[in-house]
Amino acid sequence: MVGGAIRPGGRTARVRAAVLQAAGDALVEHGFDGLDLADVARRAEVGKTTVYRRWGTVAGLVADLLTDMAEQSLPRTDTGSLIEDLRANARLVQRTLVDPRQGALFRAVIVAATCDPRTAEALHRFYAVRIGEWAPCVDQAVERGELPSGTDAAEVIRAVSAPLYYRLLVSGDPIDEATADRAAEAAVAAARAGIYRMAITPSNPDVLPRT
Amino acid sequence: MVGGAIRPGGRTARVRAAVLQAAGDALVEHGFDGLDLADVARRAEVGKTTVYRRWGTVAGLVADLLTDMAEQSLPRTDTGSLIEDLRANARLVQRTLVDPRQGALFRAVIVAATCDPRTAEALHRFYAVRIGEWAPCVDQAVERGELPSGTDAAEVIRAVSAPLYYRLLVSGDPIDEATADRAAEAAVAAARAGIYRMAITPSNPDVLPRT
DNA sequence: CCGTTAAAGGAACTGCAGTTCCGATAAGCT
DNA sequence: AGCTTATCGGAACTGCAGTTCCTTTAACGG
Repeated sequence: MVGGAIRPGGRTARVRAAVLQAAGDALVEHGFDGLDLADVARRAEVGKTTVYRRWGTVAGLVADLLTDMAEQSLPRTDTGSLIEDLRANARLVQRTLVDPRQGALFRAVIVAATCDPRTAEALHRFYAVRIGEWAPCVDQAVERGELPSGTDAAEVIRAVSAPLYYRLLVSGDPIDEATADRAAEAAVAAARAGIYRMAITPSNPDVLPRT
Repeated sequence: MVGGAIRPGGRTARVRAAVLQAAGDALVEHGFDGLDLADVARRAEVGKTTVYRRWGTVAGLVADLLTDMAEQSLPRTDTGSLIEDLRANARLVQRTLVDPRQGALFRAVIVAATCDPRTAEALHRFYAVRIGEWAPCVDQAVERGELPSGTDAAEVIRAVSAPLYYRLLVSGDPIDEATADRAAEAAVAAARAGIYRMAITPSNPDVLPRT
């Protein structure tokens, strides 16, 4: 028996790359709601049947685009100072959201996630990975004694990003560098005050009680 | 010459109310992307021509729904304690976002805003009003000496909501009461630390310099 | 009350996103 | 190189969201 195996080789990969590139371009230009798969196919110089067959819906295409974006995320900084690291993270997020192409892409991806469960799943994994990548700088700060023990590292990282995404999606206020710096400083101030300490559980016996 | 005036009376108002109610129901059931204006018309027992004529697009309808929602916002609490007030605010937002109907509505409205400039305008006004409504409790805390002078009240209120919306739209983490309380406590801790003090400007001569 | 006309309603029409069908191309194996 | 078949591509088709056109209803002014 010959064949029967999947074929990730040359053509298939080339088509996927071209389509994802074209999908990004189209998303930036028309937004999530104005996305036409036939238009994406035309840009990618690919048959529209192919796009419909492999990705099916706009949300499905965006979900794949997201897994592609996840693979090329930047490494975190490690300056040895909590505030420096968090400021670097905040400014990275700020620059990403303000960038015309990247910002539009993130908006589109977040919108797509609210319309399709599988895209939502991909989005949440994406952010779980990113948060997990930056969490160590908080843990190191705890070890250095800069923060109270038991501080929830992921929660601190989330606190840095939250004000920026809030402005992008909800309030519409400008997202400048000062906003980013304030977000980082606020997260440090709250963490120092012990706001992000986790509850004492059997699996975390080393956590000290709150004052 | 008789007539020529607009007619906001009986029928028109009744149609608007029925359509907005139906639009809310449909949004909760199918989400923003799955919204069909003909379906809304059927639910409202109104001709679909009417819906298309008066609102035109899904985004336009959502924008009108938003101005309707803005008129029935709850008044803020005033306990005389900053942390109490902010916790009340955070829990109000938390309950709203977790509520199946309200949560879905807010998600849909935010999504619609990313697709249409006029809806975005309406959304930003909506939040500007809400933030302005809660800002006084921060100003009062400044007057009582609980917070440094020059603290940006709106920024503190935004800081309370941001982590909740971040979870709703971006990370997908659960939004429980503990999250709400933490958001309020973090905002207070950062404000106490002077993170939200505004820059000194000619229009704000009373602001003290940062330490 | 009654006339005027703003606004609603019904039904047929249209354009285009999404589907179906089948022939063409090239990846992978021997 | 040659065979098999996964995958791609073109073109015609279909369903339905959104439009058009004209008729009917009921606010508002006198």
